[in-house]
Amino acid sequence: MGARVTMRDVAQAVGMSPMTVSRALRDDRTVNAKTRAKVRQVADDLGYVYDSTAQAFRTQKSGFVAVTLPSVNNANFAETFRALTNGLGDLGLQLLLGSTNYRVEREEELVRQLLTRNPEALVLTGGHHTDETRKLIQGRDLPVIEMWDLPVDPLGHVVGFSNGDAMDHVVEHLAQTGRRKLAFVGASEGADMRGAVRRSGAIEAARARGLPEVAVIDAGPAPVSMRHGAAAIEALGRDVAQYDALVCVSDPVAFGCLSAAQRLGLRVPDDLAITGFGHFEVAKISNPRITTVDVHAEDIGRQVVSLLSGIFDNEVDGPIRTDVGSALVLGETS
Amino acid sequence: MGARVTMRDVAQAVGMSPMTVSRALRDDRTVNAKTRAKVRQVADDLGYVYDSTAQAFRTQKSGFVAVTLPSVNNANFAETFRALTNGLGDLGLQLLLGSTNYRVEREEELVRQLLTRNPEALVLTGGHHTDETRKLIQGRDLPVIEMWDLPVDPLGHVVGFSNGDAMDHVVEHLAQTGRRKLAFVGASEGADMRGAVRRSGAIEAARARGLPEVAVIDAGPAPVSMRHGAAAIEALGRDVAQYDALVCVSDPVAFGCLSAAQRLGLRVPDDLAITGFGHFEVAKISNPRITTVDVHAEDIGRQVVSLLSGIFDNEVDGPIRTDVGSALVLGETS
DNA sequence: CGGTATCATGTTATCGATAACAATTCGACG
DNA sequence: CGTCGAATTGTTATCGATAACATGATACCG
Repeated sequence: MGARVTMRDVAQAVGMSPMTVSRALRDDRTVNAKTRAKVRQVADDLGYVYDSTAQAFRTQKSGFVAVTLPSVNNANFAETFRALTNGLGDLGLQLLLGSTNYRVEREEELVRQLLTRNPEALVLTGGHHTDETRKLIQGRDLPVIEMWDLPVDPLGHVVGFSNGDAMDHVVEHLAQTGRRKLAFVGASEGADMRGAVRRSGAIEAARARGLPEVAVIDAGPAPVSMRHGAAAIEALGRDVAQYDALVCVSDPVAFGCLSAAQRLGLRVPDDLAITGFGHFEVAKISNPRITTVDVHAEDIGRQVVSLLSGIFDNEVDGPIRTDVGSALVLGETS
Repeated sequence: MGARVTMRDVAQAVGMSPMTVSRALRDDRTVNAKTRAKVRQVADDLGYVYDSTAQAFRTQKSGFVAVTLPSVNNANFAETFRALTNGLGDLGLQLLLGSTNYRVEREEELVRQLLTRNPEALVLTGGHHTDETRKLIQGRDLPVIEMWDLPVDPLGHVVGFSNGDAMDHVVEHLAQTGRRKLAFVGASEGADMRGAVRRSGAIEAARARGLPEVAVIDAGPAPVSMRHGAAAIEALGRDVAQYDALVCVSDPVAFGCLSAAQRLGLRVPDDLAITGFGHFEVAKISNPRITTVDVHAEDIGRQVVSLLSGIFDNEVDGPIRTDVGSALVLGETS
């Protein structure tokens, strides 16, 4: 019950040095096969549990990859996360996750904390950070990847897509199908950067095509989801009919809008088009299916893993910039 | 660019011993306030970053709480996770997350790995584990909490609810509203334990009330989601009309069923009742709203945190068993 | 002014695994 | 039987922070 079992104890039990035990447990072939087996056996019998902390300390390699996400309560980010976990597991690395709750100040705090764990790489979501965060990272010899965005002034490597371009595809499609009076449904100003970029992307895209100015429907502070979309449309009531199309910041918001519009007796897409963002499962299953943009969330995770793999194998020179692109997925709401 | 900055370096720069630096950075009041400030200043100037690995090694306290979840790609678990992250952050603890992908063998592997990080507590989802997992945990002086379930033979503390009872509420409600021919929609046999318990819970509940035997509609291997529910109903086609009510293993599955049923031209709830499980957002927003069971996912997380807090403050004696209960939430699909 | 309580800082040893280097054993072969 | 190279095992020092103990400085008392 008392002291924990260490390699020293195992060594004593087998009658060898701790060094041999260390080697044996790591399957070092310089150790005699029979010895290896015996060490394994004894270690098991004694209930020995390897101490990664000591290893991390001695070798100065933590085996951690630190990742920040705005939230895991978002199927999109969760998909990226899953791809990361699975892929990194195969590389013998463990994920150290932190959620920023969509706030860069929280991200800063988180990065500060994560860095004390001596991660072997840092993966951040998005390209917007506080100056302090940038300072913390720069000058440090640590691979950094920004994902889910294509920042103008990246910290290191990048695996993402252009939110602006994606929005442009959406607006292009709406314009081509004869919609003119668009409204953007998203979070309030300032809070969420990704949302803000999508909003201005939609506004720009409409201007570029000579459409009337895009109205902005505020669904509340980030993160916004189904209920916020629904509430925003309920609050508008039948006034929403003044618009041709609702361009939503995400699929959950779009689904909320769709549901509220249907309850108001509006016909979608006849009276009102609705578009989402992110290619969430709900967009594929809802009735009607929601037109959306696939941002390849899982692929982003896979690409980050393969990039990291290259970095750890010293096969990467300068900063890499991977654009996974985005694709309009036509549904029945537009 | 070379060597990293350690406390020794800071100490040298301030002209004091590393011990004083250590104390100063931890805000030990035995250190003179002016000294403390100076140390802080110099540490900042040198870009010193605290090394949690060394601390964890020396003090034998990792600052980690290890958590296993079946998946984060599930709004329910994600909510629990968020509550855990936020709460543990306030306790100065960091979450070390692993996903089991709904498989106990994967859980075993994960637990083995997580234990090497010397966590201060272990939080497992569900009450079903391999024998090896139990062996790994028992005999070890480590607080263990099983959540999301009320196991018969718990490993330690428990914060959960009874899946069987919850299902009983659903069936009771359906029986009272005149439904007799029920079908359960969930994952294939064997894969997911929680789903299996819900299935047998529904079957038992129907038997107890003298209803005809519950049919089982297989939606594929776990995890099942919207698309699996939809596909299962599409495959059945209008044969689904032989049932009064679809009892679904989760809200996403229920939403998939609902959507498919509507596309088949069935009227819900007139022709067919549908119930979900978990009180996901989609159940509240869908059209019609889905009758479901609130399992208080966020509350589970909060309760786990408060339990851990008590454990670390040595205020907990024997194993604690907390039933957070579950509540039927009536929608418009039943 | 001597002595003691209080405050502030320093010294030493240590947590467990492993890199780097050293030493030993063993077999093969001339 | 001696020698040499390969195979196998051992020794020592170390990663960075900190608990436990020791010491020095300062204030305060009668």
